[in-house]
Amino acid sequence: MRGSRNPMDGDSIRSSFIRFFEEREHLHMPSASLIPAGDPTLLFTSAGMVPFKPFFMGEQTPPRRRLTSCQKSFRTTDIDEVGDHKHLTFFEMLGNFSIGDYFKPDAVAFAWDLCTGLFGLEPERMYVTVHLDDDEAYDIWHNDIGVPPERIYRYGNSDNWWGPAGLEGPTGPCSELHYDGGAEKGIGQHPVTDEMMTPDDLTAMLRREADEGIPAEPGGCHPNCDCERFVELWNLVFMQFYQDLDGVRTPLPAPSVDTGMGLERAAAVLQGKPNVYETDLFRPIIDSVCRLTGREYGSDSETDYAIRVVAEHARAASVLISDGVVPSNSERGYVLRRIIRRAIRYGRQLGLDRPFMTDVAAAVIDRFAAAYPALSENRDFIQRVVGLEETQFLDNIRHGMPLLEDILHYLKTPDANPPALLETAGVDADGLAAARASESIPSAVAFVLYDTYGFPPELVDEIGRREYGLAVDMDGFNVEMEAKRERDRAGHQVIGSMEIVTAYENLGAGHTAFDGYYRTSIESRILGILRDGEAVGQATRGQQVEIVLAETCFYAEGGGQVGDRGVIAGPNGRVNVEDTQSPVAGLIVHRGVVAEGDIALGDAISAQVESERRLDASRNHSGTHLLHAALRSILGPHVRQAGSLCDTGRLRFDFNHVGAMTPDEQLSVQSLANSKIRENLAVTARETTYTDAVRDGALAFFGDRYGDVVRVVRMGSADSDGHDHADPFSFEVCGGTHVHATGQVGTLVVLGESSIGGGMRRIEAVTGRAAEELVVQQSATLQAISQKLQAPVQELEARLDAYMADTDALRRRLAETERVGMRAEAESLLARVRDVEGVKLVASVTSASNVESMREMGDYLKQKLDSVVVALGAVIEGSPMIVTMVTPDLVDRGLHAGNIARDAAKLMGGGGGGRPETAQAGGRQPDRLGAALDSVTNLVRDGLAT
RNA sequence: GGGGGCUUAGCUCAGUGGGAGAGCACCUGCUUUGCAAGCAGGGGGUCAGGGGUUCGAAUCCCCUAGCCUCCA
Repeated sequence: MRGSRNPMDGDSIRSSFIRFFEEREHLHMPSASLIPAGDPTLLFTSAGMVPFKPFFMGEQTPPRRRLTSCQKSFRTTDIDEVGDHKHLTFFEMLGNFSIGDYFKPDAVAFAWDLCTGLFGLEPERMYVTVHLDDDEAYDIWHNDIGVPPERIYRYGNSDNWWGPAGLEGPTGPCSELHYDGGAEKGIGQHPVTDEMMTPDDLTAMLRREADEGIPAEPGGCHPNCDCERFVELWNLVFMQFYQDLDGVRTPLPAPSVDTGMGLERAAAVLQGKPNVYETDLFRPIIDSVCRLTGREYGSDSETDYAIRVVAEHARAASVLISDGVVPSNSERGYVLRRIIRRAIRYGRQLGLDRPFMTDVAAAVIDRFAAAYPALSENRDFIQRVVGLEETQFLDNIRHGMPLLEDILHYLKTPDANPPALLETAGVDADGLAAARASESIPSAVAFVLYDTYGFPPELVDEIGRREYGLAVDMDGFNVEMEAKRERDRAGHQVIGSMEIVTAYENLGAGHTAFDGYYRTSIESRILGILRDGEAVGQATRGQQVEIVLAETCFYAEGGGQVGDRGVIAGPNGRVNVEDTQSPVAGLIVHRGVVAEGDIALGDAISAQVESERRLDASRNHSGTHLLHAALRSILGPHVRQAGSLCDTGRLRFDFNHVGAMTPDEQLSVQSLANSKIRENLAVTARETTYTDAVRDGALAFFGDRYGDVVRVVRMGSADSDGHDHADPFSFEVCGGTHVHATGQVGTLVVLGESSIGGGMRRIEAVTGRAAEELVVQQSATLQAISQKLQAPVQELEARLDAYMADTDALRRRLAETERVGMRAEAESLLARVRDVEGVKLVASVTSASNVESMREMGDYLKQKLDSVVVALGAVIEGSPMIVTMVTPDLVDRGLHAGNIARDAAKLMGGGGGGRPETAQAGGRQPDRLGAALDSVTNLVRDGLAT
């Protein structure tokens, strides 16, 4: 092998692959973000063809029919497998694509030339697979390329058929290239023999499986075998059919090719390494983990496994963060959180009990900065996010630790108090006994710790074993976990309302042309009228209608911007439009009431948007773009729009961010936005293709589905002739209406910033008229306060402080006076001590204004009299209240303050209770307070008797 | 989107239907000039918000919000 003398490093494999295809007229497309743009159904970009899906689906025109790329990819399916030699979450996928251009012969030839020529792999080590029925591909490999039959294998649908992705779409057979690492790698890993099966034998076996359902059980080795001999290097997908919803396949007029080669695997093969972790793509990261832990890679399998987990997850996490993912409790952010935490867990296993992920992330950034500049651009942010997540996880563990310690302690020493968590986990006495008998920690406990506190079961096990000799029942844990999955799945339900959509479709109006970006009035014709969801020919005064026009200048609610209001005037009547919506893509519906006369299908009308209101919304919409750009500039490029509202009054902007914004950051954002407003930047819009827009650097809001043609809005990049310059302040894909220059926004005032869930923040602001109104209102409030406090605005704060200090002093003095009064009253009560069978009793109505005072009087009496029963009453805010006290010596003689209070209160229509020494009671009949207190004498007598 | 948990002093958190607490931090004084100093005193609370049950709710019930966590 030529590569073995001077093996290619990962970077040159990447670049030479791209160059190879560029030389063959392919256009090099830069890697798209790991966050798929415009495809809300997909969590991550998981393969090279994902960004090109609209091209393959025929929804968009590709910039060229031959494309090549090295695509960052992320797959969540085998996170828990990562750590072995094979699985990765993040990987780079090299690929060449033909969109209706060349097909099998060229694709095969390219792949062969690249492997055996550019990569210098020995042809004898290359094995080829094709689909059972794909004789075309077989013949090309055999006749044109010259691969001998003994190295061409056929496989069925599970191995060599692709697609469709989803319910319908392009689909077709695949052909794969496998690299033979040598027979010795597979020794002892086969059911019967380590010898290769012949292609004919395997084909016959797979045919029987496909036709007769007899499971294929290969006894020997073959390219798709589970042993470690073969590496699947390259997958060529031949999209030659279109499969519809019923599963019927029709040949595509222009078949396409999609191929994918994992960069990491290619590097392992070309560098002669046993697995991807030994390649130069991983080695620097592995080395950094070793430096941190003081361990050596290759010393023992358990250590190696942990090192690989840390390295892989740190790499994946860094790239995810550089693409704008931030840890959170759901979706992408949750996947990121999981891999960071999994890495920390394995780091712990390597003896790292202090934060270390930022250091590993640094190694990742250093290694990949050249290929992915976004990594070094976001270096600080990546490290900060990883560091924060690490501290948060350590916090969780710190919180869970005492809970776990209590349980472990209780399992070992049964006479301790049972921890509450046991009950939460639903562990009964039997379960407890079983756990103690088997020296194990009940799986329900581990589950609750994990489910509620994020405390990993592996850690419970580790601590349990080390400190108490107790292990976690992992099987039981997995059962609990599976049960939870079932429960959560049951909670899922999707409701769709198709009837509404069809009502609009039945209108037959199809598509409404929108011409409202630069005008607010238009002449058009009524194409459809809906009343209560039914198409009608006309409508009369007072009726609620929905109107479809041939062409409109009314903006339909979308992109966070509210729909327009206005008037549609026809020859015989007028409609007040209250809202404009787009219930079906491309169709604009005006909702409102016929205000005068009547309207009918076909009427020629003039439509007029309420322009002041439209302008308010436009100001807010432009305001969100300014905010978005300012936020990215101040907080970092990870800021990504998650939703927005551009109403007429205020605007709202939701975005990803770690933690709350500081007041300083809020001010900086506001100040930057306002300086751009004062610069009066030109706001220009033009139409382009989605791909071009994104390639030029326009921000696109994930979650929106963009069509073939999109509109991009720039602020601050066009000169007076309308030519675009580099580096606009703001550049977004957006269909909303905007002001013509930022100065029209007026002023932007940030109202506040708040959380809307993990990793998501919301900022609210006002612009233009609303901002002015806010200032007017606030200064009016200030003036009013200033009048009331009799002080100029500048001195308000000092004046208020003085008032508060005064109030404070007065309150204290009042309390003190009251206390003195109460003391005096208490003293007078000393003269009214009665004797009930040798027990001193004070029972009296007082003038106390709160229960507190009565307690203080009681305390005083207890202190003075040593041994006494006190029952004090007062009417507080209309309700009779009683406080009772019994000194400890009398409690010993059977008296109970709580019982006395309760029984006495019955006489005034209430109840009460408390502790033996102190209690209180209340009632509903103030006039019975005296009687209640009188009854205490008898209650004491009864209490002493029993 | 669904499940579980939490929200009490500036911070970390106890709190069992009947007097809102501890440690740290803060302030004052004393003591001492050294490693988390010590002693004494003090200030600081919408017990997340709202509703309900009750004579009485931080505590029980319901709703809302925020945060943590697991799952999708």
